[in-house]
Amino acid sequence: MTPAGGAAPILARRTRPSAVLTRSFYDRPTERVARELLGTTLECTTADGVTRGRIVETEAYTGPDDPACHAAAGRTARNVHLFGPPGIAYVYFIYGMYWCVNAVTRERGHGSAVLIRAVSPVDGLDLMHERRPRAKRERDLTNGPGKLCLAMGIVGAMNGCSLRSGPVIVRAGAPVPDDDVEISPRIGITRAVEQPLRFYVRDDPFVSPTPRHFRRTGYAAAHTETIG
DNA sequence: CATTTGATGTTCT
DNA sequence: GAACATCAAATGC
Repeated sequence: MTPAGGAAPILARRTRPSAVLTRSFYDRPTERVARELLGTTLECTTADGVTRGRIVETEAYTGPDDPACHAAAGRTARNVHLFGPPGIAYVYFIYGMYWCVNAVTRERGHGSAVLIRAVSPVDGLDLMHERRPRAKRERDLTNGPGKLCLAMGIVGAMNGCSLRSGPVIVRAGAPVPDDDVEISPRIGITRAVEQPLRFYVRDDPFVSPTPRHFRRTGYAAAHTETIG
């Protein structure tokens, strides 16, 4: 017996794993996967419950030839799962305090991934507020890579786990049309600072603060060859 | 809203 | 020792 207003509404939101994780994942450019992850649902299950959010901001870290990618330093104890098979989580600890979560792309051994930088909360809002008691505004819950991991309970123990089977799962969502996607340089890095590898949903309040000097580029405008 | 600064600790040089 | 894919608080608009 499920009481009205119980777990049923949460379960009803579950969908299949995102097709982004099941299509030709091995040789697709990481920046393309980053763009396609916009609109999908990030889910995390812990002993405290389930949280879900719509991915609204990502960054591509393309591999050993990308100076800003952790793979550029070669394989280390910290980044082993970055070199794992596509479709697993690469979770790392940064600035002594925060976790960040990536979706690994490309073939095993390549070392590329998509950083999830922001989500728009969908389920488990009460739990997110409990975990982030200092968030004053709603958007402060999840408008950054460290914040969303705190709100959703994503931690280093989840490093290397499959994004199809959990505890962190990427599920299908309504695709974001090209006209609603913008591109900018990546945030908070000191190498390869000009590369247009950050993707986000235009005007979404949960996108992390964007420096004014990051000139925004429409995804559709940047791919005019597809328009003709 | 923009800018500045301190916190915190692991990783790598 | 320095760097680090960050955040929150404090300050000045």
